[in-house]
Amino acid sequence: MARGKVQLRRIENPVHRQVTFCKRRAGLLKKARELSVLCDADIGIIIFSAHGKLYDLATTGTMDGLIERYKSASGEGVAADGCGDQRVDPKQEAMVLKQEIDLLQKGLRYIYGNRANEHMNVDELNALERYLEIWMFNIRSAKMQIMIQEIQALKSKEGMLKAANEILQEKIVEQHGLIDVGMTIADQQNGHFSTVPLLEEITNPLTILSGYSTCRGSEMGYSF
Amino acid sequence: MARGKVQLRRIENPVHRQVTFCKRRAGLLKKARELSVLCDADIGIIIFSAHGKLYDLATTGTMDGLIERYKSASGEGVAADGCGDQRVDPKQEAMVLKQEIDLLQKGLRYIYGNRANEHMNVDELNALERYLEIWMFNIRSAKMQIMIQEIQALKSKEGMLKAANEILQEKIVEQHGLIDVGMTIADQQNGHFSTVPLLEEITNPLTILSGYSTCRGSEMGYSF
DNA sequence: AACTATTAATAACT
DNA sequence: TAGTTATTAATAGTT
Repeated sequence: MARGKVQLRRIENPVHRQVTFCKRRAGLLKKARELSVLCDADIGIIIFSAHGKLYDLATTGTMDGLIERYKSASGEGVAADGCGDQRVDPKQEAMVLKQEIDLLQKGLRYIYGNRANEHMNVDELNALERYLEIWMFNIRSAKMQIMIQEIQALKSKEGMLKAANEILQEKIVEQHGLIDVGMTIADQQNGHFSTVPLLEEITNPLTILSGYSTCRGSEMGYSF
Repeated sequence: MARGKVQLRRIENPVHRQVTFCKRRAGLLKKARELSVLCDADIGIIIFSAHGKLYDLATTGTMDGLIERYKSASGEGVAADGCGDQRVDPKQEAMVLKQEIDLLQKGLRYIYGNRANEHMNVDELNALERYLEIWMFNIRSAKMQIMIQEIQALKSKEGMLKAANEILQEKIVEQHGLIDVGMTIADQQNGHFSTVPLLEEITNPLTILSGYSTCRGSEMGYSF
């Protein structure tokens, strides 16, 4: 493609060969990424240099995920023997599942890719994504901490007041004998709010979602 | 490379996309073969079309052979760093991932009423995005509501206890004159927790972010 | 599928 | 090792 037609045979000069390897390898990976984006394809490339060094690319998820997908895809066409195959390697299954998640998210990722893609390369986009993840995580954690603090402060205050209550009551009983207004009020409250779940039960489960959302939260008012 | 610069984004026109996929796929494989011959490299390529059809190339031996080689080569790199690696039970990981997929798929089914989500165009994806926003919004709101309820229940309880406290104190003063243990305890608490922000102040501001997070919330513990 | 006008890749050179 | 340039190769839009 330049200054002389290239012969399709091994380049004998080691220096030339090395330089060409670097350049064409970069070109190949670039082409693969382009094909992936342009045509919505998932591509994995494995390259071993003449000296055995590994270079790879996976445009979706991980190379392992693509390999699993490859095995199941190429296996189906050939394997008619797999009828009795009940064992499922959990590690392998995890790969497949990861791949599925990648696919589910791909559609969403695409939306965000449109704008940013034009001015940012893959590494930059990945870095940005990381930053946004961490940013969001920190802010949500901070918010959560504040609320947990408030709840615990209130619980603590409640405990103190109850203690104070008991002390006062003891004083009264000690001095007179039969008045217990405080306990009556407190018990009414306990019964009324027993339907509120424990905090521990709601802190974690929703994590799984932590997927995507736009930056247009402002349109919705708030989206805690 | 021809009649107009190409934009690095998914080709919307399905016909164009398909044609480009065929052409560029052929080009990519050709480039790979050339690199392999010119520079004595071993290359494996796996391509999944948007519809899931597999295309592959192995310039040396079989793809399985290259995959094995890849696993041992990439495995070595990991093994060195895997010393401090905390064991992750793949079976457990698979369960977590499965849960994540279930939730994602459940949401999709919930939104699209069991309709196949095979080929979604931009409009559909946008709609899905909106729904996901609302979906997350609802879940987070629900979570928020539960916490708000608990906080308000505790505040209410606090009010009740304070009232009870006062009543008890009045009783004591009424009956004896100078004992005020209850107020002392309550005031200590008020001073101590005055740094906790009001709930109203933290409900809204963080909304704007509602940005990204990975599905690997499990790695981060939780991501409220 | 075949044809070009163009762009993209890159071999040789610096 | 990285940048420049003359050429070839790839391919987008068209027929």
